[in-house]
Amino acid sequence: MRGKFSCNRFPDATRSASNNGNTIPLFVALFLHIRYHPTITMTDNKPQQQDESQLVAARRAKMGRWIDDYGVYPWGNREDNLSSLEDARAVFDQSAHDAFKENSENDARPRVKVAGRCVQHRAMGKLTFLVIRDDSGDLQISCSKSAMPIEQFKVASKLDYGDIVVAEGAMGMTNKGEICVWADSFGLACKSLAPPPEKFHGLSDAELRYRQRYVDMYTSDDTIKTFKTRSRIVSTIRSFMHDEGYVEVETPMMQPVAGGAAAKPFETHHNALGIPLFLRIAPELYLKRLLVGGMRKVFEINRNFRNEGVSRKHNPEFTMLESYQAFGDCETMLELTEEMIRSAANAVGDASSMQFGDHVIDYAKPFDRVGYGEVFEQAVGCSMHDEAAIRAKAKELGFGDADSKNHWLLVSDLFDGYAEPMLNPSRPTFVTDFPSAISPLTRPHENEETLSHRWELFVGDMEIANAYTELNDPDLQLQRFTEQMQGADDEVNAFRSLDDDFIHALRVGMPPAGGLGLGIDRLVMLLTGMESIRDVILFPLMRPQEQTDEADA
RNA sequence: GCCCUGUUAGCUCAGUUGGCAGAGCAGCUGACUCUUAAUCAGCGGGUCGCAGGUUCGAGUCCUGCACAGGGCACCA
Repeated sequence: MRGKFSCNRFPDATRSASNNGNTIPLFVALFLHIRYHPTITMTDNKPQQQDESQLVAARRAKMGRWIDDYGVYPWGNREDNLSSLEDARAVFDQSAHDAFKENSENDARPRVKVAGRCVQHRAMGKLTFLVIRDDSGDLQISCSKSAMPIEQFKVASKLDYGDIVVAEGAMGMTNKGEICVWADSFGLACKSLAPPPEKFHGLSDAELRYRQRYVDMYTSDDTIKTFKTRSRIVSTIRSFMHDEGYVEVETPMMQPVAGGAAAKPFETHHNALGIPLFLRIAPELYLKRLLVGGMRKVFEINRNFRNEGVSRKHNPEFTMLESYQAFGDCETMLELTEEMIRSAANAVGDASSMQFGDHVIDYAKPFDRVGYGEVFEQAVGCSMHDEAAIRAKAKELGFGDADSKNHWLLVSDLFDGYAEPMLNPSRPTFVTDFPSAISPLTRPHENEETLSHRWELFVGDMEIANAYTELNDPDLQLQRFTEQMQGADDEVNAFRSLDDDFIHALRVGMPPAGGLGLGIDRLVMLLTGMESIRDVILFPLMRPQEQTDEADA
């Protein structure tokens, strides 16, 4: 099979016939040919092609020459039996290489066929070295003029950065000890017409990296690594949940009532039904209905949408794991969470020491635990139950609404502003026993109704997870929702309406349960050492760029 | 929404007190059979983010706008 792919001008007839039932007629070939020479065909036509960057024009011109002079088809074809660059490197055989060095008649070196994008290119007359890259790594391709057809060598020696190639040959080594493919067959698989970034620094402009992630991915090797790690984390969590007996489900992302959290939703509209819909801010109320229906353990890993600003820790769409276990409680979910994070950390590194910013975080040791009220008192200097002291403190700290705002909302503000930052970022910490007043979906303590069976997990200055013993008393739940709606200001309230059907479901009867929400993006940040959420989301939200050629009416 | 910083060649970046727009990489032409960000010789490449203003003169100073990064606010 060696040397099978190649320099054919166009795909052969059988191949294209199998694709679409047509062979490629001459006029199509001519059409393609014309398109390859915009600078020639449009010389006297000023428009777009003329001001196309010289670099793009140079690439088009080179492609045109290859087509004319060497019969190259610049868009490639199916290739079977390709090795990943990592696998190809692994089959290198030192003894076969040594034997070949001693006597070139004796060539037992393994052969490989590989493909990748050119990221380095060094042509030295009759010898050309280039480095190609795929998602498994880099590999040098060495091309000797004497080892392959002359047209193939000419393409190799004039190759542009960014071109995608297929090469076939023996896995060997250079005199300088670089493991490489000594190609005896070399072909273009896709011409890259866009000028690439600087080959040493790559794309360092953050905006370009996010807007043109496809360039960032092949330019900076950390990018693909990060997203492969993300994939491994998610699949580890998924199989962990499956092993624990949880059933994975998908619930609506478009909801008539956006419930389960207090965030502002995105609004959309269903044309045929003529109804407004909201993108979900949480799947919670649907997942709990499944417990009502009889599922004992469920989870969903998917997107939530919250109409808020962006920051290093926030993207308007983000991925959450939510899970519910019938006959569990918040303690059940705490144990589950700790074990799950530990196994995810171990799947991608050493759980006992994961670097995140300036911190080395140990997920192997039991996580810390501290009561909400306890942290609060340490940070603020008074009990969270002491309303007068809270109001005084809030006033002292310059809160404008210190007199009017609900006591527990003040407590929550003070906690977020002063207590949360006191938590040790390098210690995963469960903050337990949140105030009931700010936990409307949570069961209160039996003997202390101001506290609830709820915890949040903080790591690296971020809230990672949130769990409760679920409130399943329908009358109390209805009361909480009602209070919540009355308490909200007009802006927030505009999006809130009571989910009557959820209350009905609770009346049908939901078993006692523990529930958990875990931010996947933030967990991935922690486990990959990325301090911006945009670096763990493939296509983070960006404002569209202004149109340059604006035709205003 | 607010504050700070940034925006100069395809990319990475310099640009002095306001006085002719610079480098490296990439590109083009040539040399080179063991390179490693190859090297050497030569050549081309600019709406200095956009729009105004001050000035004899603006990449540089001022105002507004756009986008980005960081911070704040929002996010129970």
